[in-house]
Amino acid sequence: MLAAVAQIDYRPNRLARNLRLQKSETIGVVVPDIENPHFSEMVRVCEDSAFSAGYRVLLCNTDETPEKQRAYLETLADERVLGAIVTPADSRGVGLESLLELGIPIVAFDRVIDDPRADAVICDNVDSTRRATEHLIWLGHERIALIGGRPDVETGAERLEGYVAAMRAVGLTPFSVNGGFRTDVAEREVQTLLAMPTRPSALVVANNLMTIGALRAIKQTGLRIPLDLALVSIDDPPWAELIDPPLTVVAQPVRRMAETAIQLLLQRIHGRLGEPVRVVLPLDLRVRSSCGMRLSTANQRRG
Amino acid sequence: MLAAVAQIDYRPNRLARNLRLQKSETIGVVVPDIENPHFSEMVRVCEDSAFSAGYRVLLCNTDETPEKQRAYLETLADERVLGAIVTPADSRGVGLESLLELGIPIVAFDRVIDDPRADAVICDNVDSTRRATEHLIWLGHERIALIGGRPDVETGAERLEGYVAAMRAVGLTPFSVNGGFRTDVAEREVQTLLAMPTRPSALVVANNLMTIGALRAIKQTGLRIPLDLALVSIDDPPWAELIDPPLTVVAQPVRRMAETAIQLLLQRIHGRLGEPVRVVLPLDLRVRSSCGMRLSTANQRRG
DNA sequence: TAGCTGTATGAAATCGAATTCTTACGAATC
DNA sequence: GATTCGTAAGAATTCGATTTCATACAGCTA
Repeated sequence: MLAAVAQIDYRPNRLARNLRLQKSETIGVVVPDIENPHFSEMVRVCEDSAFSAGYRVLLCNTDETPEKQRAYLETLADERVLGAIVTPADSRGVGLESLLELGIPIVAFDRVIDDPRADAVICDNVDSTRRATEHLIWLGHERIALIGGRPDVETGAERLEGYVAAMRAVGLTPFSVNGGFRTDVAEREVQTLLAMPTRPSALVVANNLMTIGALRAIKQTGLRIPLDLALVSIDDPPWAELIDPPLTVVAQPVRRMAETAIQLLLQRIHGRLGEPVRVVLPLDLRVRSSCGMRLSTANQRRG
Repeated sequence: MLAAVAQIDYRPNRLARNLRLQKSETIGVVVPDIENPHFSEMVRVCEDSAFSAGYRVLLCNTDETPEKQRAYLETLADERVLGAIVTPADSRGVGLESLLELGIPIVAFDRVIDDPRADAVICDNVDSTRRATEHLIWLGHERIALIGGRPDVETGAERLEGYVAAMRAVGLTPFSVNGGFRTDVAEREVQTLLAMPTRPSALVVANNLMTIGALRAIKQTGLRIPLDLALVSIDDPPWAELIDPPLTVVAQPVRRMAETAIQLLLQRIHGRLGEPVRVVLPLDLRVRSSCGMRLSTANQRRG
């Protein structure tokens, strides 16, 4: 009998199976922007583990808009996915209920979700900009500006917070602009910033997309890094060490974060795991050359 | 009646619908590597159009392996997707039959498929390296090496062909290595290449991933671009103009290619369109600074 | 009013695998 | 030999939207 089945290479109809079981062996991956290397790496890792586990990946790109997020989350609920990994586009987590109500497990990535039922894998965003800023302060900089992300999403708010904390801690006045986590916006903001009479001597840029924008703007002004302007970027894309000078960055362990997230999800799907967990992974300051040497001792603030 | 439906916010069970209709409103996107900016941009465009059309995207990453490709294509067939856009990992298009037999439309992206039923959107790969090589020849280079892709896939073979053609056309001896379209392989190959007694004076690198590898290797040797070594890359990732010197590249119109592909697919799904089409889009040589000035007239080959 | 067309409403069949329910038969026990 | 237990094979039900089929009723004409 089984032999006969094998011979006529019978393929069970997955659509019928899905209906009967009220589930599809699919996991949803919801990200703001798949073109951002941060997320394409994350998606890559998820896809790999999902494939190994015999599942498929439904890719959901929210463009950072709550509407698209809601639409996608409802779709995932309709499709009865086994679970979802989501980087929420808004702080409230619009649309998450649709999944939660059906008992579909969710793992938050990068940004936490305001729901006790969801797991989360994040890194210490406050610490990221704090360390970047402290590094610049240690090098002797005082006019340090932050090119921040959207302050209405957690990552943006926390990175702002870390920067402000580091500045205040040594009595410096924080000055930040909102680059919206976008290349084009950051480019414009940095243009105006560098045109100011007392332009900053150092920039902390809150993600890799905005770093591209900042570098473009800097290139236009003719300022040299690190001679005229120091720069620290959050995120360590592949090209960060190839450009001249190689960028000093605070790297997030994206691969480990993604691996953790997908493993958590798979375990939840299989019913293991009890209380929801929140995993916080450590950041890594990688000093390369975009901040130059320590400024003269006269300007130094602390040793 | 409709009002009542609206009130109790009834959501039809999509799984039942799928079974009855023997289709799921999903399109498959099959790429070798979502981390490659070339493909993440492509996927982004597909996702966008699919979402607008009310469809979902099933992401399939083949890692350039025919086995994974076959597995994914069979999965797509099982899921009864409406259509698929695929960049085949092998020249034969392993697994494509599963979809074709079911009458599911396929659009080939980047590389053509050996089946008269599939549409294709490509650019002239032979021309890409030919133009890159001709540019270097025009600048006076003679020892030009190609860091090629996998010669067993179409893109790789054609880019090799274009390079060889350009070299032969002016009586130069082609010399190419196989970088496998991968960063790490290209890095190793370029390391050994530059350690050779008569190292090349110029490099044509067949995609952006290998360019990263090449740049790393070059950086290690301490050679300066373009003074000691000229470089032209196929592909124009966002960072190409940010590095120092900004890279001279032959850009593929990825966005337009992807838009064309997804529009073709959507039209096929809706039954419009007759004979399969093959769209070939033009390339764009973007001269920046990684090839330097024209060498002295003594070395020039033609004006 | 009988006969016809057309819409409308409700009942029934369909999609195909998974699951539950029946029935049957063999083995074991008394 | 009769009863019981266990397994097994087979039939029937389920999932829920879609589609088909059948019946019914209203409106119209002869």
